Amino acid sequence: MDREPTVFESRVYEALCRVPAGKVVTYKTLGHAVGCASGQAIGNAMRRNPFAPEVPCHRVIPATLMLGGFMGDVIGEKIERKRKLLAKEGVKFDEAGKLLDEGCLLADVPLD
DNA sequence: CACCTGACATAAT
DNA sequence: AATTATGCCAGGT
Repeated sequence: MDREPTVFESRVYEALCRVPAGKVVTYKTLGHAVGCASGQAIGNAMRRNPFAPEVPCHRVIPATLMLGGFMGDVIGEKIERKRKLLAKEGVKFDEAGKLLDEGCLLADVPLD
């Protein structure tokens, strides 16, 4: 189902683009950056459309520091790809899908 | 316009 | 510590 991003989504993507490679943020942090108190809405925005690496949605993980989801799935090959992508950027996860280097986690989304 | 869904978070059991 | 319930927020039907 193709549709263009809504204003809210665009806002989220914009904030997301401020996350440098090799770093990750939680849905909550990202939500805080866009003034949204619900990570669920953020997750929705991610899940909707622009998944693929065009927007670094793979740099967003739940507060549990697990892999979370990717490309509309919470488990599967997509997630494996996400893990590899992040590993390539310097963010390593263990087999349980848990973030190893918490130093890669941004406490806040930097401004431009 | 009302109800349901969802890649979340937090509190309570 | 694990599971369940409640709160959040925007999108879809």
